[in-house]
Amino acid sequence: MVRIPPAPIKKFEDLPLLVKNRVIGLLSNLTPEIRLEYLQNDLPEGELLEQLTGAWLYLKDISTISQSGPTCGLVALQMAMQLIGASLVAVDDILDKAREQGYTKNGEMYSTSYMALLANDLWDSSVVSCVSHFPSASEMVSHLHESTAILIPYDCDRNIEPALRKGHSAHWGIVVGYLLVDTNEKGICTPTRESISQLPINSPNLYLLIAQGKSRYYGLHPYILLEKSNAQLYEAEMSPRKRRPATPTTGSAKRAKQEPPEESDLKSVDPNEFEAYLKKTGSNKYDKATWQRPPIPHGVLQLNSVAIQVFDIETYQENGGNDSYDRTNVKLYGVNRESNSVCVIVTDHFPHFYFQAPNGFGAEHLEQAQRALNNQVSNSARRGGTSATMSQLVADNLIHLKIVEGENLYFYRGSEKKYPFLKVTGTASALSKAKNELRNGVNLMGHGLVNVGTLYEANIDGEVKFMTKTGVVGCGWVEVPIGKGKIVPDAQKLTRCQLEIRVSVKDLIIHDTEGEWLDIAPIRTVSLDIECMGRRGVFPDASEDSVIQIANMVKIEGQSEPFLRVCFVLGTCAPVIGSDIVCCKTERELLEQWAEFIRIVDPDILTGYNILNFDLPYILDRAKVLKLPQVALLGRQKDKASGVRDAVLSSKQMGSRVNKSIDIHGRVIFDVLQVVLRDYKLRSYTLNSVSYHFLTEQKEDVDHTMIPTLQSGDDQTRRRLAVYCMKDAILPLRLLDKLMSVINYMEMARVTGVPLNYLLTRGQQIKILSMILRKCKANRFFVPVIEHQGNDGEGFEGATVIEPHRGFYNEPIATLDFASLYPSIMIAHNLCYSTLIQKPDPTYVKDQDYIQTPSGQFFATRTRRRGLLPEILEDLLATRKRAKNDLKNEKDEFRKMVLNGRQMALKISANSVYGFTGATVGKLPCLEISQSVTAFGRQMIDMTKSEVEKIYIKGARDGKCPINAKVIYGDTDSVMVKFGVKSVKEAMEIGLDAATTVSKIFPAPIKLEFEKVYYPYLLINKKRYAGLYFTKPDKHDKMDCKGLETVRRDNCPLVAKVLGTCLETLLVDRNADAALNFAKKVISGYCIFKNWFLDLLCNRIDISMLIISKELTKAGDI
DNA sequence: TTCCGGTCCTAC
DNA sequence: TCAGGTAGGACCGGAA
Ligand SMILES: Nc1ccn([C@H]2C[C@H](O)[C@@H](COP(=O)(O)OP(=O)(O)OP(=O)(O)O)O2)c(=O)n1
Repeated sequence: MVRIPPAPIKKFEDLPLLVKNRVIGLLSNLTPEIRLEYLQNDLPEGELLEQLTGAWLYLKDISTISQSGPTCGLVALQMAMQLIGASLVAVDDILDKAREQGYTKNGEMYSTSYMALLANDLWDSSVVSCVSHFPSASEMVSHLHESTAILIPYDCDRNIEPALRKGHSAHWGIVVGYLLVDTNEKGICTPTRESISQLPINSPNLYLLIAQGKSRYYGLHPYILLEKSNAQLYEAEMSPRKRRPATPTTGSAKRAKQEPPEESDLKSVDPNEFEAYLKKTGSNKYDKATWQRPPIPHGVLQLNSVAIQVFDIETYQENGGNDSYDRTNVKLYGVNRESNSVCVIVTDHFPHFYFQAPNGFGAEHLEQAQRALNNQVSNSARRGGTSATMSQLVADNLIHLKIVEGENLYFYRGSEKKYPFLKVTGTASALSKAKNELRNGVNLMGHGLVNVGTLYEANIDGEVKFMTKTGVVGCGWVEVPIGKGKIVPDAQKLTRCQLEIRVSVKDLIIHDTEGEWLDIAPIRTVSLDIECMGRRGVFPDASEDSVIQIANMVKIEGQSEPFLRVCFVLGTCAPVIGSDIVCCKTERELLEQWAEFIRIVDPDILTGYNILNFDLPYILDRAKVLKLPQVALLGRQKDKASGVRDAVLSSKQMGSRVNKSIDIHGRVIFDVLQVVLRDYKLRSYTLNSVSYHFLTEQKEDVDHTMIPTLQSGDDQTRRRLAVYCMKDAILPLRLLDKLMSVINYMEMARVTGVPLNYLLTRGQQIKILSMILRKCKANRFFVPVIEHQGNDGEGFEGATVIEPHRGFYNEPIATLDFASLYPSIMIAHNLCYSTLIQKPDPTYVKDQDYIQTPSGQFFATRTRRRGLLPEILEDLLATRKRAKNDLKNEKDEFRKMVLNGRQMALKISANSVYGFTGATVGKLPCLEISQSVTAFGRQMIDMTKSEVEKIYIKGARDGKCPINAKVIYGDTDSVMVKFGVKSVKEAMEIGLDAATTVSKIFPAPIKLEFEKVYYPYLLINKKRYAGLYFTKPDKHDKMDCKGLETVRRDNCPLVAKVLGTCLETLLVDRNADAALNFAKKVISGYCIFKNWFLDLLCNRIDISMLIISKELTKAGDI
């Protein structure tokens, strides 16, 4: 039984010391008189409100300080938070404005800015629940329902001198109580006794009112509707137009009598009561038909072809039965334009690998070779111990050999001549045996064992192999034309897809991703969140703690809101408008019903927050504990249960990360946490802080300890829990939408060719490899299996960082920067595996046919042979160019951020082509290439520096250069130049000139670009600097900090904040003394930071500003 | 006290 | 089986 907290009956002085101190602390930058008055003098309005509500806080006559209104509001919010146990933060808009206008004025922080910053930081992890904005009070009132708190404009300035009031029409204030708003003749809303009594709802839960009006700085704020933390927020949000029907008063009376359930009762539901409840309330009246996908159109493959966008790919062994051999088929799971789920089974794809034909091998040896290999393979199969007959073994392990022409990808051999290779085809198991046999030697030509040396493409994933050979790309479209393929009747289907088609690879049309095939199919995404019983202080353990709720949101890609909300609840649960609530008698029923729901809804993408490592494994573990095999049948493959494995992905880019790996065949697990972890560097990755960061919306967290209480309460408390649970299920959808993750990932999948799920479960290598394999296929190259050379000593030399001339530059510093340096080097110099020359031999390469790189390697020029890597890079750079163009045309700041992430991801993929060649633990290491790239890079930055310093000497360029230009710093591909000019405009002109001039000494497409001007520029050390960033002459875009504590996440926020403020003072105000003083003051405690700093330490209110967190990558001894 | 290697995170 | 690269600063703790 949950006790709804009563409206607090407290005067300020009766508040807990903590609250009092905090409020005093927060107010301490107001003048002492004001503070005194505020604390001591009751005002008529205050009395009125006190009578009504108990506690009140009225801030009078504080207009003498700037931004007093919002300041009061924040204080009020802070108090509100304490009083109602809720966390309310309404600072975002103030904060935004503060950011817009700058935090400081004459070196001093605006009180508002300070308050907003402070509040933001202190409450970073708190709950914000700003539900809706309303243009008018009356409209807002029409949306009120129980447990709603309101922000209304409340004129707090009426008693102050008109002169003082000038510019301040109202301030924020707070009333703890419930009130109705009224609009007076001046259009100012004031709560009155009458209006209060007329409040159209009768709710004991409504007890917060915060007033806010016009401020001369921030204009008129809209009414903001807030809810306290245990309010039924979700409903208001889901269906703002609908009023909740009045709850019968008998309910609460009955509930009050009910005894709190015993601990042992927590998990079980009384079956009789449950049935009675269902009967009485008519619950569980949802319609499963609404969960289904749309029906398949008539005339499939007769009237219409079937085109699907492919989301998941899987190879599998199909037992051919007695009369046939096993085969490897490929399932392409996808969705057509009608939103049907379709599985296209490609039945005649055979995995294969190659080896170079031994010397003298000809077509006449094929039969002997094939026989010898097949013998050895089936012998080895028999040694493996099996009950199968010999003939069956032979059939199952049939190997086929074929002579094909091609060339090892590595090295240029002087011509385009192709060499004979043997292509080995067979089932996956036969192939792996064949690989072993070939390594040991096979009597291929009838005169003894032949060792064939390197195998080619023998270590490539079946899925990637299929895709690269056929040209299918991740998230690309394939089509089965009319009259081709065979529809599998329902009874014989292997999958739960609506449509299953078996087709030969030669009948499958693979569309290039262009035109109409750029579209995105109407895919279904289910976002889910579970709640578990849990015990105090113990993390839920699947072997003990039951799953009590599973909330699901179903959305179709492209639509903004979910069309289906289904929550599975253990026990009875009051209805939630707009949602299907499925009350379940037992946990078993809950889990099985949910699994069935997933099978009916048949989503293509499963999402949620940390579902990969928590929710899904928990459900599956729980199913195991309870012995519910049906629950594990979540995938589309009928006979395959979903299982959980531990998978560790370690890379230098992302460190070592232990993840679970769950196979839900045919569905992609698109965990938002994984997306955010990969794409954004944040200080905290909780759903709460991520939502706040991107959506300025927070999750409604139920205290974990509350969950069992809510669960073991009644249908109303479980309803409340369901509402929270659903909120947690919808936030991931919102995040995906806002961050455009699905779209961006699809683009990446299409460009690199890998399946969607690889982008979240694997690294950069597979993308590059996929692109290389595609180019190899087109150019008849074979990728050799490189034996992993156990740490072959040294790595290779990287880039140059020019020794910085440290100092503070109170003059414009121009920055020149090569566009995509390493990719352009590789393109310009045609660096590739296939152009690398081991040792130039005059018999096949003339001097003009190759170059020697600064690191001493030789590569054929493009006139002899175009490298594959340069082609890949051109594709990637072209895509990036489009992304950058979209970025340039975008106006919205948030979308800009997202698009920037997109172009950055493409840039990293392009740079990873170089990284791939340097990855010694990779599939295709080639340090010759990576070494040459960095060597060219080093040469180029040196040339750029000397060129700039040579050309732009005093008096050069028609006297535009006042002094000898000096390169004061540079890193890898950039130089920071001091031209000695006075204005940003001049620096830009010379910078632009230098960029075009210096570019000319480098071969295309290498291009030096003028990027920006820093003015002023503070150069602290290598990779550590700050400056005001100018891209247009008149105003700086931002303050740019590189490598400094402000951008590092391994120190506490206090350090970052103080340093940030110092730098701003230094760079924007150019006031070194003030910056220094500020720092000193912070340290000695004599500035506006003092109060909260002391407060922080003395009262231990919130130590979030002092928390240092770092990742632990190496597991030490515990 | 200085040096060095390990760790973390960042700039390219 | 999987895993893009190198350079480098700040900080810490232990050895010299
Ligand atoms: N994650 C990264 C970033 C950079 N580099 C290397 C390759 C880049 O070509 C070079 C320069 O890095 P920049 O950050 O300046 O990026 P680019 O020059 O590639 O792109 P652009 O300057 O066009 O944004 O450093 C890299 O290997 N990996």
